[in-house]
Amino acid sequence: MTIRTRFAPSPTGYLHIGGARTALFSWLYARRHGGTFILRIEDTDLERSTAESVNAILEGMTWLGLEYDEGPFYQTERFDRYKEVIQQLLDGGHAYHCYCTREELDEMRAGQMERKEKPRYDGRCRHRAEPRAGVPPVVRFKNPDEGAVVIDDIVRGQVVFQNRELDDLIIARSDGSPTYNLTVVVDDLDMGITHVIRGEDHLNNTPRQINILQALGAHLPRYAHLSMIHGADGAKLSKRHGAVSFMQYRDDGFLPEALLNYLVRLGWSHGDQEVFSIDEMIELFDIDHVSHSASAFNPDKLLWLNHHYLMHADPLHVAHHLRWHLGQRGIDPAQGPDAADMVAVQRERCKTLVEMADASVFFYREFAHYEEKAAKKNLTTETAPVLRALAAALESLHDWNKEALHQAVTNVAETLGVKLGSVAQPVRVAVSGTSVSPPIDATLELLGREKTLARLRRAVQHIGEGAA
RNA sequence: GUCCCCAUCGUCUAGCGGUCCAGGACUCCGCCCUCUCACGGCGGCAACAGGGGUUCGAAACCCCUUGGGGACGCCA
Repeated sequence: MTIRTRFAPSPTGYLHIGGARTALFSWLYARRHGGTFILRIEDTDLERSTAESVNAILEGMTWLGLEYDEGPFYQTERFDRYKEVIQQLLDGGHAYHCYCTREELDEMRAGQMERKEKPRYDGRCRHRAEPRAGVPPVVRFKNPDEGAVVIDDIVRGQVVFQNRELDDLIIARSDGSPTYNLTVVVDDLDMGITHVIRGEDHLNNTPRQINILQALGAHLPRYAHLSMIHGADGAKLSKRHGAVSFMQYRDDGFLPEALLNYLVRLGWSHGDQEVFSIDEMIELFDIDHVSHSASAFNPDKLLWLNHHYLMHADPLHVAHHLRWHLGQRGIDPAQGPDAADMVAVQRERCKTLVEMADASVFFYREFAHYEEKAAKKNLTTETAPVLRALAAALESLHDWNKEALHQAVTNVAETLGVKLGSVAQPVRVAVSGTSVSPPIDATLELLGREKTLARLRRAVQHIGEGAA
């Protein structure tokens, strides 16, 4: 049997952490078993579904690299099929028209709540065959009243629901449109889904869906309900916890592989291993080791992983992303050091591409001001001779490379009888405008002779002006 | 309120009856390295929710309590 999994988001919001993890696990499960991964957009709620959300989901999936083999399928394009199944259930006596008004239902619920009962439809229209004037009916599924539904969940084990806890859910609205529990069942059936991997919030829907599936005489898929992901504060993950759209992570300077690695470890483990390449995830992923308990989102660990990938990924690959961020700052990456070289010198001190881009701006563009504190300490009448001496040495430097530059800086320090830091730090401030940069030899090498000399002179002049 | 799920360091987790006075990772704190910031290296703080069982033996199995979470829509 070929495994077929699906990710079925509703486009009523953006792709968030929880959704992305569900998608990842479904994708991994399919990939792990040589199966098929399907994307289905559950847009039956016309009121709340938006094209923006659909785009955000598609864009997020692409950015993460979770490619789907089939789809995207849109439920709004399958209404004819749902109507057909609803009629089939009606004909088979598994569903009936309900003429209850919203007011009636509200009243019933209020009474049940008051009696501390579970709010549920009491099935009063099961036997009320005659239509009521002016009340367009909904269609309800006739849920069995006896017995129990036993779910053999792959992550949770056996979960039992008594049928008497369930009620006759609406499968078609009064305007004839199908509802969630019906469309899911029909689609999972028609699309041949073998494994339904989804959030735990759907566990309660599962017995209802199984009952409909059984009324249809269908073969049941396997279910795997993943625990929820909470925000760093332990509360429910919501739009208030930042990252409104998953694409925010791209904008914030994260690499997709870091997100994927973080996500896979949220609720799944393989011994003590923390770092997984995509190939390793696919090779090692198994539902046996999926956690039963909810987990909290930990931004610090994501940052650590992102830094790890910045450090260890192919600089050419990271450079591709860095260029995008430099572009966001109005910089043409072609007008300056090669981005891959920049990655090589910057990556150990940057946790995000945003930090890296910010720290790299001075290589491409003249800075307007010296950082006040740094200039006050390092650009002084005492350091001016140091800067002049280095400028002189560099003007005649034959080979503009790291080794020669290091030697030149060391020589100046020795000649003047000062420590290396007494040369490097003023030079750093002179060329970068700040007190932080890659090692001075690497900085000067990448900056180039022209910019280096110009900035050393500019700094000397700056000191002169301050003294005068 | 009713039903369902869950429960190991602050967080992510290892653990599938003895090798656990509980291991790894993030964070935090020391020390070393050092031209800045970092990287790196070494070390440290920190947990089996509580109570009953089962067993020669329980973090692991069972029950209860407590505490979290989810569901209870003509939303998905």
